[in-house]
Amino acid sequence: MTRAQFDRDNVIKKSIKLFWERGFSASSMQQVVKSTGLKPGSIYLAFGSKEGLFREALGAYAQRSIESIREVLDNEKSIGEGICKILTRYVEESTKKDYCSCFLIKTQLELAAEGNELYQIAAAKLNSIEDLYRSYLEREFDPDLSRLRATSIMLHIFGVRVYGYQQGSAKRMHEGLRTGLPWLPWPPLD
Amino acid sequence: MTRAQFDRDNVIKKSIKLFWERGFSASSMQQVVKSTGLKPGSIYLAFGSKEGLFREALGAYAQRSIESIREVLDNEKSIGEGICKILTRYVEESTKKDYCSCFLIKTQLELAAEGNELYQIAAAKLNSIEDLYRSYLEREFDPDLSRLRATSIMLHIFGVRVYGYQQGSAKRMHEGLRTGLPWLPWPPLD
DNA sequence: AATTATTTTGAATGATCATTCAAGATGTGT
DNA sequence: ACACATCTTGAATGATCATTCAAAATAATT
Repeated sequence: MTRAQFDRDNVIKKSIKLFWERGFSASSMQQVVKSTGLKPGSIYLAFGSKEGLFREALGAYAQRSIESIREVLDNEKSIGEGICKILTRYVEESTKKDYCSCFLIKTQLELAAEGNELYQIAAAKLNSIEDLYRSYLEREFDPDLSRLRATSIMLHIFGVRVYGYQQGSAKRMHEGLRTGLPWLPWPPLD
Repeated sequence: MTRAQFDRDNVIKKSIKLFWERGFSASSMQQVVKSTGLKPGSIYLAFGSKEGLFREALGAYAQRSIESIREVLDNEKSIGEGICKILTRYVEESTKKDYCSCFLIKTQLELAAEGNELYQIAAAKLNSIEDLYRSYLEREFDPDLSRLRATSIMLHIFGVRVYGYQQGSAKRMHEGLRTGLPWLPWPPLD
């Protein structure tokens, strides 16, 4: 180690924001240079390519997401209540002005056709999130039911991540989630 | 009218395929030229821009989708059975080798951040599809329940369109749909 | 047949793309 | 203080991008 390198965490944070918002193809390295403050040479020395930087950003996002799920599920009174909290949070996120769905989902949809490695990563991470829900559910339900319900949860999460773009959709989503996941301990809607 | 123009329908069909698979940003006009057989000048005279061509392709796709939904719902014995058939078809589509979700959803996710007009179109069309389901449901259920169930259906459609990328997901989706939409007259799973 | 209107052609344009690399700067080891 | 390893710089590179337009071709009209 020679000189204090650039703040890698911050660069990844900025890259997540850019790539998440605009996607892989529509984000230019020029924009990366601008938003991270790094010069092209530094980026390429550190990450190898645009794809390399994207991969690291995507990985960091996935880790952050998984940790955030664990954090909620570990601290709520029951798994069901934790899941309600997470889903409710996702609905609320969608009401924000700069809402942009889920980075993993967007990457999967954008890059699936090219059989891109980044698509494989996104798909694998989403799969591991389903596994996470399943393993938590197994603390309260039998394995078969847990697997089934984990799938149903994922269908609803994906649904919310897309439906969230519809204007004024929050209220309908809250109701729709209660309709499709009636076995969860939902707090009453006011 | 002077000379018989190029086959517009066929050009749109080819453009739908390209844009649907690869998205707006990752599709180049060079690829459009190659896949449609048209030269740049003809494309620009007829559609004005890449965005113009994309808009027409997206519109044609949306119309086709809506017609296909109507066709099923009009011919099945009940609305519920029609919806089951449509959802089952979406699951089966996802098992095809060149599966690429839904053109409207992909467009919405790709172009939302830029506030692009194409995003507005995609969002509006998806909204009109929900309205279509709601209006059909109102033939069999009261308005409030119809609205609620239309939302729940859309959540599941969006879910299926994303979840479909997961390997071996068809079976789980069939089960997950029955879990989340238990009020539909599902045929038994074998 | 001649004229006019429209469509097609495809090379050319300038912008922007991801990436490179020689030169300079900064830190560590001696 | 000197040498060495590493990092940063940013202009340059060649490829590819969307788009244009003058010229040629084709059809309708006179």
